[in-house]
Amino acid sequence: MKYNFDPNLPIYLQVIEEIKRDIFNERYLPGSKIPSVRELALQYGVNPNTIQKSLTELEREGLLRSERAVGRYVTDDTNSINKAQKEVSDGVVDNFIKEMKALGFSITQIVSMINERNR
Amino acid sequence: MKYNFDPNLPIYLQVIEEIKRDIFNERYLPGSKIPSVRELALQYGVNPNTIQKSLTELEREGLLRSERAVGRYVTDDTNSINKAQKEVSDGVVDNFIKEMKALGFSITQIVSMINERNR
Amino acid sequence: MKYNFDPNLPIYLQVIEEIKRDIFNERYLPGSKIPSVRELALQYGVNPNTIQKSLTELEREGLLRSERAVGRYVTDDTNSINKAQKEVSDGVVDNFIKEMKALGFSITQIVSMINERNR
Amino acid sequence: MKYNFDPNLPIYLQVIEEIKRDIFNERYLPGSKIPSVRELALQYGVNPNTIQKSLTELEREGLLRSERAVGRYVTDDTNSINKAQKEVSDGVVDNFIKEMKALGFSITQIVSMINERNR
DNA sequence: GTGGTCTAGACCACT
DNA sequence: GTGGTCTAGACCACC
Repeated sequence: MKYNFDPNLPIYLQVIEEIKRDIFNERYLPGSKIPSVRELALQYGVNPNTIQKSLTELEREGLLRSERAVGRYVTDDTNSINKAQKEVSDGVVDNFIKEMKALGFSITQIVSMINERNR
Repeated sequence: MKYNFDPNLPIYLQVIEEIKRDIFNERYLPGSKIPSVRELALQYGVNPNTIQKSLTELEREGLLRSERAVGRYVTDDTNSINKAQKEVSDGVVDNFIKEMKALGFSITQIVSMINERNR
Repeated sequence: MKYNFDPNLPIYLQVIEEIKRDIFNERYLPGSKIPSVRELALQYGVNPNTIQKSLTELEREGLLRSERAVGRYVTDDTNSINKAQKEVSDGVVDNFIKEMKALGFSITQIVSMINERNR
Repeated sequence: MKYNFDPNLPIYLQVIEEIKRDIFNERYLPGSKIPSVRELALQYGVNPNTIQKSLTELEREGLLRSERAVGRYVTDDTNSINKAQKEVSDGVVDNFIKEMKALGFSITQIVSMINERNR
């Protein structure tokens, strides 16, 4: 899996989204330890400082918790994970609908386009 | 109508999308004249050069046509308009589905979320 | 026959070239009368002033001669016509060879390209 | 090497042609780095924005590729280079033949004129 | 240092 | 007044 970052958006934000997806998708399980800053930096091909910034933000949002000199862990509060997931997906859906309406499509048309894509 | 541009994306790209929407939505009708570079610059609160760049791109995409010292017109080839609209909306839908799947949602879940939003 | 003028070049110069071609091609015969300024203006879809400017220049070059209140005539000095034709065509050829050499082609290649075009 | 631009044609177009020639002539080799926007601006005695415009166009034509904060490179796809060269030279040849025919010359005459020039 | 974007302001030819 | 071109100068993120 390669990481091609959109050069128009700050990389640290894109890393945040990536890690959130990993948590929501349970590639990182609740309560489990995530890779070190150095490892993540290698994985993403990004400066460790950038990873640092992303993780700090995720901590602030309550999805991660760090233990000094030990490592970083995904929160075991599945409730806040779900809440965060809902928040993100709601934002994505809202934004999508807004965009499609701006392009002149109705909800019905949008749904049928999505179903078509599924075939 | 105010235009709050996303500071993370080039303004000229956002103007392009805005004008495309205006064409797809038939706020600018096929074959009709669009406002001058200077007017659009005022409307969007942006430098005329920036508008120029956007319009040049739209011209290259075949959605606009310019007549020297006269003005710019929306193409009257509704076929290209529809094609362009399809291209844009397909991109938006694809991207949306990719994002939602990355967040762990199935097509069925996505559709139901959209329908909920409709109420 | 339509006249699509290159918007990047002064129209009067393009009219000059057009009329020169008509003379060299003997569509306007040596010593014959050419259409009036008004007629030419209609033919070319151009302002009479523009035609005026072109004809004055052609007079200066000795290809035309004007008789007050009568009309304009092609010179009957076929010698100067031939000389002018040679001058123009030499310029065209020189320019062409210069361009092609700048593109990395040898004379031999150029000649073969022209012969190919002839088939 | 001085650059005297034809005042009748946009500078950015002339720069495009100039750089194309440099690519076709292998003064800029496939895959190699070309001078920076600022350097080229100095070379040509032109504003960096003008160079930017030219390079953007060349990028869109697939002859150049740009890497953010690194530099611009000639494509290493020699195929596209050859295709572009053919396109340009075909245009030049076509135009030349059209002009010469308009001046009353046959292909045979044209070829002999070119061969004369070679001596 | 690099490419990329943007502003401000100017001039041109054409209508 | 219109589109088009150009300059000068600035700022940004990335390396």
